[in-house]
Order: sequence, then C-alpha cells, then structure tokens
Amino acid sequence: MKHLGRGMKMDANEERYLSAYRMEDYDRPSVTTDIVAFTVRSEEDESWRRDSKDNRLSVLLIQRGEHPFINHWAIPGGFLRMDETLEECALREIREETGVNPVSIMPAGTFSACGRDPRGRVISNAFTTIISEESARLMASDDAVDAKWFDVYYERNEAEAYVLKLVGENVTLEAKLEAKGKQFGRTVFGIVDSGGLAFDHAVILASALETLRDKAESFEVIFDFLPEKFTLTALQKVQETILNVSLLPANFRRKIADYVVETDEYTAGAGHRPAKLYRRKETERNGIRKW
Amino acid sequence: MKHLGRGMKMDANEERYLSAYRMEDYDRPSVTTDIVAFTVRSEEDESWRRDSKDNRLSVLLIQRGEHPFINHWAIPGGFLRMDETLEECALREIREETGVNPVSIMPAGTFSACGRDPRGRVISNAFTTIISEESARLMASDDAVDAKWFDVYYERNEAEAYVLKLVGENVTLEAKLEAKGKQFGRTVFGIVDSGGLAFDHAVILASALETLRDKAESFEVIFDFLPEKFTLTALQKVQETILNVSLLPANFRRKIADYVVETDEYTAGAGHRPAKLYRRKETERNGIRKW
DNA sequence: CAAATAGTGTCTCTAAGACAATATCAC
DNA sequence: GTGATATTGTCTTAGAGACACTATTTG
Repeated sequence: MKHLGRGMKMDANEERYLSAYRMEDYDRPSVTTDIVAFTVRSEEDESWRRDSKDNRLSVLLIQRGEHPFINHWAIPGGFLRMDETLEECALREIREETGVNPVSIMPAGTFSACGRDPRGRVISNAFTTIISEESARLMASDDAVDAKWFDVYYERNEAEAYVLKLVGENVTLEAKLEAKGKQFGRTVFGIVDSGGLAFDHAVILASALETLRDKAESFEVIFDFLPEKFTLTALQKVQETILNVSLLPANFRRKIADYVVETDEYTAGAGHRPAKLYRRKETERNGIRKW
Repeated sequence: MKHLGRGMKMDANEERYLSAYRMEDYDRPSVTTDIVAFTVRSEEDESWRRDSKDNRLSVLLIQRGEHPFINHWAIPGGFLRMDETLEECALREIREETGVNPVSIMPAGTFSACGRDPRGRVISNAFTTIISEESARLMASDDAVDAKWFDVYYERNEAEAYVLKLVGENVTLEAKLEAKGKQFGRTVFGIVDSGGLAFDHAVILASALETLRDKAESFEVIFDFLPEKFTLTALQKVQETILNVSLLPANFRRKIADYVVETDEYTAGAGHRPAKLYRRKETERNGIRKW
C-alpha cells in the first residue's frame, strides 16, 4: 500500500490499527461518474460557395437498457471501480459506452441528494467533456454504439425558470428547471419536470451546460471542438454556438490573438478568399493535461 | 422512497428489480468531506489612532487524535452519513469539530487518488468555507475545541514549485507542492513534501486556497469574512490579504460600488474621519443561499 | 466582374490603474 | 492645528464593441 505525503514512518501502533480497520463496518454510498459529452455539429449543407452556416451544440445521451429508469434517456456514466480515480472512471465510461477518447474532461459538480437514485444512496460526480466534430461523426456512424446526439436548446423564461430542450433524431425531450439560487457563480438547479430524463440528469445537464458556457467564454474549451488546425472563423462559430451570441469578426480576432499561432497552411477551393489555418498556442495558463 | 424527476410511475418490473437490488453486492469506496475553513485576522495592535494594520489569512486545522496519521495536523472533515448530502456533511463536521456555523460553503474539488488513505479507498469531497473574524475569535477562546488557526503564507518559487507555510502558535508546518499542470483554470497539485500534514491534505489546502483567491478576486467571498455592516476600508483589506496585493482606495471603491449599499451609520472614536458603514447588496448574481 | 468569405483599421466607450486633492474626526 | 484615515475627482491607458473598408479566391 502506498501512502501519499507521509512525513513519518508508520509505527507499530498504526500497523495494528490499520490491520484491524474494516471499511465494511461502516455505511458507504455508491459512487458514480456521469460524463456530459458535448460537440458542435455544423450543418451538412454543402452547397457551393457557402460554408456551413448554422452550428448546433449537441449532447450525448444513451437510452437505458436496464432498471431503474429503463428506456429513459440518460447521461453516460457508471460506478467507480476500486482501482481508478474519478477522472479515470469518467474516461473509461465514455470510452466504453461510445468508443470515443475525449481530449480532456472537467469537473461539473457533485450530486448527492438522498433520493436521487431509487437503488439507494448514490453520489454522482459529474464531468463535462468535449468531443470534436470528427470524432462525433465517426461515433454516430458506428451502429454498435447506442448513444445518440441530441441538439441542445437552452432557454430562460421570465421567472427563474429554465427550459432545456433536447432534440434527437426521433425524440425530443423537454426538461423544466428552476434556479434555487446562485452559490459562488454556480446556479443550483431544481427539477420541475424531468422531461423523461433518468434520475436527476436534467439538473446535471443544466449544470454541465453552465460550466461549458463559462469555460467557452474565456476560451478555455473552444479549441477541443475542432481539429488541431482550424480557421479563426470556425473557432468563432464554435464560441457563438455555445454562448448563443453573435460576434463581430474583427473583435473576436483581436481577443483570440493571444491564444493561437499561425501556421503556413490555408484552406482552398471554397469559392472565396482562403483562410489561414491556426493552431492553439500553449500558454502558461493552459498547461494542457491529457488524462 | 422518494424519486426525483420521474416522468413515469414505477412499474411492477422495476419494483421487482429494486427489491432484488443490493448495494452491498458491489464494491464501494468510503466518502468523506474535508472543510477548509479560512478567516482573516487583524493584528491586535490597538494603539491609538492606528487601525489594525496587518491582516493575516488563517486556516483551521485539527491535530488528529486517532490513527492513521495520529498527532498529525489535518483539515477538519469526516465520513458521509447515509441521510445527508455532501454539503450537509461538510457543515455538520465543521460544526461538530469547531462549534462554528459557517455562512456558506463552496466546493473545492474532489480527491480520489487510490493511495490517499491507508485505511482503503476513500474519496474526499473538499469544501472551502469562510469564518468571520468574530466567530473565529469566539472559537479560539473556547478550550473545548482542539482546532487551531494557522496563518497561511503561500509562495511560488521559480520552478513550478509552491511552498505552503502554515504558522500556528507553537508549530510551523511547511509543505512543498508541485504544479502538475493546469486543467481548466485549476492547478493540479502534487505533493513534494507534506510538511507533516495528514493524508494528501497539503494538496487539498493548496486547491482550496486557489479557489478562495479566484472567488475573492471577483468579490464573491470577501463579504463573509466581515460582520453584516462594514467599512469599505475593512473590505479592501480583506481582499488585499487574500490576494496578497496592495490596492488604491479610489479604485477599489469604484469597483466595489455595485456590490454594496450604504447605511446611515458611521464608525466613531477612531481619532480620524469616521467611515460610513456599508452592507452587502443582494444582486441577481448572488442569490445568497445559506445552507 | 460578382459573390462570398477573410482579414484590417479605427472610432468610441467603458473600466481599471495612478495620483492628486479634499474632508472630518480625536486629541 | 496635527496626525491619521475617509472619500472624491480626474488623467491616462487598455480593451471591448461597432462599423467601414480592403483582400483574395472561384466561377
């Protein structure tokens, strides 16, 4: 057994204590991770001289094949194994259920309300991850995977109420949420209508979406949606899609300038002026850590 | 049993499944919360015409009375009970161990490395909380409580290395940390030398401190350190202490203006111009939620 | 050349930092 | 008045948003 951060050798008393200690003597909850995977998909409208115009933010859901909430749509996830960290668990689950290897994951909150799982006490650690459009397309064409992408429409109507609309190929889910308050920049959501989502997954989705928007605003996540080399216009569209805003190219370019590096390459054959391809700049602020 | 977010009645199959389901059949980790409590203490230098000059940021530690890490200093915390959320657990533990009822708590990360607790697999959910100077003084004078305040000195030397110095009444702990990388605005710390702190608590402390600084910069937490009514100078000193910077009063006042409301009251008897007392303004951004 | 997108220059406005000046108390 | 802190005014600078303009490709 490895001990982190010991400044001292273990003494005989401690040895004795530890060999007598039995975790099974105490109540323990189950622990899961849930991984909210986002992608930005561009319209497949390939008419000449017209780039993909409308991008859509999409989230990955799976239809549960087992009790509880059988046949309901749910966020991918699963139980923590005893030999992995929460981050490793999240990555394993998303790989197992979708075949996709995400670039990175970020924590999106812990959910520990007592009644959230009918099987008993289950603590969920939520993560948000980004899947590039390429990977998402590959995944979608793989029939072995029963996960589906749902377009996300997020609306806030007057009175503190949020509507989260998830549009799949043949299904539309519409969850209603309320804002119970703000705690240190994070909204605390409550479910008004789960809209058919399993467990408290409507709340987890809303929280993950809020995390994503925060990080997209500060350019922390928009790069992961695109290939290694990209045009600034594509990057701008990703941010616009996530934040649901419209930006002026001149201003976007000024703001993003410190985060990207030029390459020598250009796009071609699009019927208009070619665009220079850029690459993400590795700054001190983002020592990129792939899990 | 209460089910959150069901759009459907439970059917007979599900009933059957659930009554057959036994959590005990699966491996589960233990789950704890650790609560990093901060306060800002002013110098007790009460010389005439001189307000308290140097404020110090302090953190609450307890000396462990039990194995493992007996006699080591540790962050207050404990195991999750089956009838409480993580937030409730955090508040219960800090109350039990210090008698203090914090205004609010904020999540500061989850720690799930496999070797972090010699007793077995233990997942820690860290929280950061603020204790007002008044409460901290009351607590410190209560002999029943074995928790002690340590002044925090945080230093980053050249090469990615951080030194966390904790100065108590008779003890000084000095932990050394390395930055393994940045992940979405949060540093991932590793222990180089635990400096005598229990478990991986040096890492948790460093993470909590980083969370605190982030939130202090955006005025999200500085109010909790002070009584309901406060002078702007006191507020400024709190921020300066946490961020370890020096600010110009004029600029601080302009920035803080939107977050505070005047009262009719003034300080008096200080040997200089009285200061107006202010109160925190409740904005849309901070629907304050006391747990 | 026309259509379409890529990319630049610059004006305005706001907010932050620096710094100077004024205000008001206890003694 | 003196010493100390409170509070206000304003100059300068950096960055964001708006908008007009130029550039380069394919057909």
